Amino acid sequence: MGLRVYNTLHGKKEEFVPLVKDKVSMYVCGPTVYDTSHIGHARSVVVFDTIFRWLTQLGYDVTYVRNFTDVDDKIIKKANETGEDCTTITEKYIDEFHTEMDALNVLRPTIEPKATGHITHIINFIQMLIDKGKAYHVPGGDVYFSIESFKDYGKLSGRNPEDMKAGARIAVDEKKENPMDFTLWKPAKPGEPFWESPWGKGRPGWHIECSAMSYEYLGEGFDIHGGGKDLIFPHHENEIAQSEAVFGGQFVKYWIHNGFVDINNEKMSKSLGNFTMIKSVLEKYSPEVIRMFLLSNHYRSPIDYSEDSMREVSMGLDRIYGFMDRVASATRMDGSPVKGELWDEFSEAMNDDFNTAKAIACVYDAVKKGNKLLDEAGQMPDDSSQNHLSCVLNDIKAISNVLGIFLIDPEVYFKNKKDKGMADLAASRTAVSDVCESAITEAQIEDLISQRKQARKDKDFSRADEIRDQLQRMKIILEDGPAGTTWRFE
RNA sequence: GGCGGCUUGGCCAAGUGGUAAGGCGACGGCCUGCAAAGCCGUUAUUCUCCAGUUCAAAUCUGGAAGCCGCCUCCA
Repeated sequence: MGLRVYNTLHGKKEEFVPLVKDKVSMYVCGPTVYDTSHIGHARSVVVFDTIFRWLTQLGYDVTYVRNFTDVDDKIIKKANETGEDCTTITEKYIDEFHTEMDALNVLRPTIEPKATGHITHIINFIQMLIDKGKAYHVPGGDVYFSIESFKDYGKLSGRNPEDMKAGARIAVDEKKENPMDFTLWKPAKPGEPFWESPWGKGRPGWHIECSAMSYEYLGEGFDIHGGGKDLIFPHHENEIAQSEAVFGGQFVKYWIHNGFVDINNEKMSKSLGNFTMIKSVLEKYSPEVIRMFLLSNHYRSPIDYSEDSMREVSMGLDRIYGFMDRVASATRMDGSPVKGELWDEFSEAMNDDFNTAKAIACVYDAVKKGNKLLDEAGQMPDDSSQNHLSCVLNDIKAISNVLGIFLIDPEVYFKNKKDKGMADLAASRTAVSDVCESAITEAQIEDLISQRKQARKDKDFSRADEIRDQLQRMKIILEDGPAGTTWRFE
């Protein structure tokens, strides 16, 4: 069964057949770089990164373009507020975006074009629209796209201009022939950044950059265009209008849109003051927990960010790493290159419209079965069990390269977790009255563990339990296994 | 007002007309000095409600209720 993709254009899942055999061209709308990125940006980026990885895994030669919108009213507003110039602002947020996305294991796209680097292409594109009678220039320097010149306007979002006119929520602009016409080029006010153009000094409107840059890198038509659901209208609708009005053919074959991240079941909004930034989430949770959280629901469904859901994901990740660790120490064999049952199930889930939620469930299922096998086999799994287990481990490693999680060596993963726990403990020391209990080193923990070991040997269980309780108050959990006692943070 | 989406066990959640994945939680058991971890078992005769199509529907059709998103910058 091949890849099937939900196409917003037709509202249903379709078999994925790229325009050019073995190649995929994909364009995703990136951020407007005027502020810190929030968890919703992270979702979109992680989702399309995973799609990019899966397409690559399927053997396609993928050209992945993700832009930065670095000329925009909001950037200019910020510049006026802070006194910095626009370039300083956009560069700062592009750097920040890269740092955060790198932390989340997001691969860099093939090309990351910036609007300001393509002003000539944008101007040429607008000129083509004017030449074809699809756009018009008005006194004052504005250039608008003419909705009425494009019969298919509304086909992506399923609305027609007549209905929208009746809605009357659009502020009427006297210069426009039709209130629904949108800006391609706008004149610069004094002090604003500008570029020379046939229509005077000005800057591009928002939608045109994507048409111009996707044409530049991917051609007149390409396979996949993605972004958040909110971009369907007007942004993507307008892109279709611009590109198809100029070239006549189909602009994009498959439109893919991701759902939102809610915060405690509420939409992120400025009025609610619940904008949750990636950097603050990264302070609390490991990058893999965040990434796994973002992939734990289907990409089109809304996903709710809350302490509870993050805790659940965190526990699940521990469980999977715990299993990987267990298998690594119980098997001697190098993983065979042969893909196993887990990989097949995983592939099927990914091929079904990138169903990462189901894909992760497949991993859990394999972990459960593998743990059972390990329990039954005891210390010495036989060859057949070892074979099976190393195959599962191998599949998980292959999956890790697609999902961008489970990438760390299990020992390092748990070591990191301990370090984080120790750091948190140290940080909370000042806030806790019981200074002695909080100020503990790893050596002291080890010492307490050996004291407890002796107490247990002496059958002094009340002393042993006392030690365990003491550590537990510091969120340190002891686990007695066949190879001795290990500890971890809760 | 226009357009679109969602409603599955205590909670989160997948579900492609063929008889309800997975996770968390809870309870019982194995293991343990007792725990923890891991494992096993139990936890939806039923998928918001009503009607219809079908041999067969959570899945298709029509209707109702509730929730949400977009239509203005928005991932």
